[in-house]
Amino acid sequence: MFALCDCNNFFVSCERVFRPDLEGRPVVVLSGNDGCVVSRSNEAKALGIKMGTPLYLIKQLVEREGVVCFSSNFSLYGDLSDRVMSIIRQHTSRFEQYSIDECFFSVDHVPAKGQKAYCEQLVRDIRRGVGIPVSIGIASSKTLAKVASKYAKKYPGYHGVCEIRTDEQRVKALSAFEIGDVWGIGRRAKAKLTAAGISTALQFAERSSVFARNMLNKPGLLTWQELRGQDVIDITELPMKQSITTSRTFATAITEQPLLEEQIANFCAHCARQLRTQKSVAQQLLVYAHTSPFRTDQVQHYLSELVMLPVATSNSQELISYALAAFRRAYRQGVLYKKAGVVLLKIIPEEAVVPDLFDVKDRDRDKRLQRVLDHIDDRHGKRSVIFGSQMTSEKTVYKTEHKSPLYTTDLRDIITIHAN
DNA sequence: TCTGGGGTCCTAGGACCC
DNA sequence: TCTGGGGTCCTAGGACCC
Repeated sequence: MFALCDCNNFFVSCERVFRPDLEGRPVVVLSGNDGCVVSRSNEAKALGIKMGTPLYLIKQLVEREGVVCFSSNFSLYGDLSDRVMSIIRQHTSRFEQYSIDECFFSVDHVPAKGQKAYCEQLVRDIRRGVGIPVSIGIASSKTLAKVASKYAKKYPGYHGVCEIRTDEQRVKALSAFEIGDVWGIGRRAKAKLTAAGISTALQFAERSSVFARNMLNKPGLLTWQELRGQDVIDITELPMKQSITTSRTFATAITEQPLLEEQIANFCAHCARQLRTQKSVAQQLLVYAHTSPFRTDQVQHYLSELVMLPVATSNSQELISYALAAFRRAYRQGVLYKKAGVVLLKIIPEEAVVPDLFDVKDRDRDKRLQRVLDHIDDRHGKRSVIFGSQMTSEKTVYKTEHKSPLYTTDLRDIITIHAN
């Protein structure tokens, strides 16, 4: 049997840990530049605020109802996520973290009859130890465990844990479950199934495997099997990321080349640091930038340059220089660039690098320098040392007006909180 | 005026091989 | 007039996830 643990309204719950006065009030967390709603408290959901809604569209509602807004604070969410995960990891086996707020784990080391009580204790431990409310679903497949966790979240009577153990329970749960809410069924699949007269998970599960395959291909067939109780989806985490991206939307569009280059250099350095953390190197690099797709009144432009690196590398300085050279080839004067990003691709382990016979770089020396720079950043904080290309201006291009303090990770903030 | 960021997997089609 | 069959590899784009 699988258990799925899902943190309720995770980002909002993180903010509330340090602001208990916001319990019972409508709260939302916003995306970058305070653009869209990405997490909502139950009270905010009850006001009809939808996931992904741009803030400017609900401004009046927010003011009228006193909705509390937060800019996203990922170092806080990441830290609290680590604490939740470590509690679960402590006394379970086959633990697989699926996202910042979700994990699967096996409960087979507990007798079947005691599994629900065991998970209820886990819910209480996490609430008391970290302050985050969670819901747990138990079932024989991951997709069914997700269904169960949604019931656990929806009905307080479950005390945070719901199990789908018998076939009667499965049929009952799926008959009241909307097909579009099933894990793996997105917008397109939902539209197709609706057109075929299917509106609940049970209706889909009771069609033939051929129907599922023809309608939704391989992923759809897997979901169909999972809804029937078979465990066929493997989500074991990849040992290494296969691609690493850093991208940002700017508060207002940028046209100046130097300012854009500064952003590209920073994206590059950020990607490269992650690459080194997982002890890997990239063989390809992609730089892109484009105009706002929402401004249909403006001429759209999308630039992207793919660079094949002669020798696979994770060196910030080297990656920055290739990225900037590529960007300069593609940059067009006068274009209103609203978003830009860097992607590292074809990632392989450090040991697998094939040296170039005609390489002129002293890679050993570069590596030692990079190690020293990383060490300084670790000791003294991010961006303690940066390359000149990362800071050619003092301009701010992002907007975060509602950011909470770094309660758990920044010493200055921690001191301030204790002083208050 | 104002609309996020970071991933994975699958498939179809083209290039290429014998 | 008639022009095969089978395989691999790569890539771009779509769909999905949180």
